[in-house]
Amino acid sequence: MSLQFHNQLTKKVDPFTPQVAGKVSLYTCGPTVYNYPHVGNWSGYVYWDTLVRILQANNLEVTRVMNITDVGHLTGENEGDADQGEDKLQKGARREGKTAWEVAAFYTDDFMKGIDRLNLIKPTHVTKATNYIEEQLQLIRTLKEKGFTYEIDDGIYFDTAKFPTYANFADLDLEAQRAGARVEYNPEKRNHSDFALWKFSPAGEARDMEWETPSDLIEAGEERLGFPGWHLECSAMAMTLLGETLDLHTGGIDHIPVHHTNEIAQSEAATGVIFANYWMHNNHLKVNGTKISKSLDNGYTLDDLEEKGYSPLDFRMFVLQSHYRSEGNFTFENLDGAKNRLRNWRNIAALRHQTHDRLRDDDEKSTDDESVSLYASSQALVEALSNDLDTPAAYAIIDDAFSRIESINIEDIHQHALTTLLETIDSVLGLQLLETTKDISDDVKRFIIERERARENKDWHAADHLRDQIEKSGITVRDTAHGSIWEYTA
RNA sequence: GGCGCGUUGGCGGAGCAGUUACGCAGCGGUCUGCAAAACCGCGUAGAUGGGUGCAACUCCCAUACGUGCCUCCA
Repeated sequence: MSLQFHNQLTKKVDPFTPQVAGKVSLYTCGPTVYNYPHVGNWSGYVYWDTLVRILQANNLEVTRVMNITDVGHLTGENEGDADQGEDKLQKGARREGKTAWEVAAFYTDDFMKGIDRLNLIKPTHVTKATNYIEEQLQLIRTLKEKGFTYEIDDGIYFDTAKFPTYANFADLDLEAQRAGARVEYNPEKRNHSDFALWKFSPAGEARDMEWETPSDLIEAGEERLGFPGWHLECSAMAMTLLGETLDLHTGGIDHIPVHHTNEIAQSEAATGVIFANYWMHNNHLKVNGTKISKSLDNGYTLDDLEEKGYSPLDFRMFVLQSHYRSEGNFTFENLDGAKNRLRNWRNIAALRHQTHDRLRDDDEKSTDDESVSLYASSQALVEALSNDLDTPAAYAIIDDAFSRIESINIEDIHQHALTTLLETIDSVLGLQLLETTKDISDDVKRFIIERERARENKDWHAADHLRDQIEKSGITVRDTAHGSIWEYTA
């Protein structure tokens, strides 16, 4: 089996080869911690978690860094957006009557809880931008020494004209952009696409987060407080922890033209080597067919979903139903479909509890057709995901395997093959099929056996009474030609 | 205003130039103590108009609608 991924550098699906055999360095752009993440934010993290899982399933040791943007960045100086001209964290702090530090700490904590709720594997390093200010300043220093920077009134900027391949990553038409721009840009900037590496604190504005600008970075005689530009932190933290060249860098599709383009420019200008060999981007999730935006109030959070009766795993099931590069659409009707599909999968997973004395565990039977095909499904699942994270194909493989299990006699299911398949699904898709399908209590099992006995005696009254008892435990029994099977009641 | 992208059955969602994707929901039948499940079957999918091809949902062009970026954004 071989891994291949769509790479923004080449704009096509390429075979994936890490720099060092058996190891992968991975950087994922993390959240700005000024608010609760919404379903669109989380969908990206679900995809990248699945990426980590499939890398690991291919026996690769993954070292992953995810940043926490816990420092405010001034957004553009222009009109058109209510958030314009104000630092999100400072704004959040004012809204909540706290300091920016407290706001960042609160939402960082919430984000980390969300990672657990969605069963996302914790990155090797979760790094806060404010813990890497020195590294960011050092990167500016390197860029200044190499002549890529200039200072204007409000900050230190990167001169994109000095990085000739700037437009390549996103296929930018810089001339057209400038000509078609609807908003004015800072006229002091040398080029429209130049971006701030370091911003000076505006005079008279009280900020919770600011640092002294080292004197060697600014013109002689100045003394200015400032804070890092947004793009800088990712480059500084990625290279500090993973080295100058990463294997893989992931993020949202919106990052291609600005954030990632700028990361590449500043990193490669500083080091002279390629910053990341593969770049993967998740498409955005819409809600009810439109963009998620504050004004529409459609950015549902995990709490919103739980209040409506959907678990984070229902949502995870929903996300992976569509390919990471296609645009998803979130509606509660769609979430219902995913929830039902997951419920059905769990009922298959529960079969392993009710078959152990009847299952074909003996070696001589482990090579029969059904068990072999289940082992093949485990293999096919990993191969589908290795092919550019093809989660829809993976789901189809699982459905196919499960419908075969449903259609054969329970005695003919090979327990080890089924358990192996479930373990594989859990390890690569993180759906916790095993964990969420615990065995039932001995009491309920006894009721089921008594009920089977009553049925043999055609004592339908007793049988129906026992079924009521069983249903009180959230279990439904159904009778097949080969005995009773229990399921979790929907 | 400039530059992109998308449009598949009730709802999601894939692949593919010619044989069932898959799921959720629905309908009919078989089976069955009841119930449920399972199994079998059903519903004239491919925005619209052209073009290329022996053949197009699949390639090309146009139109409509939707949507995104150009400003912070997963």
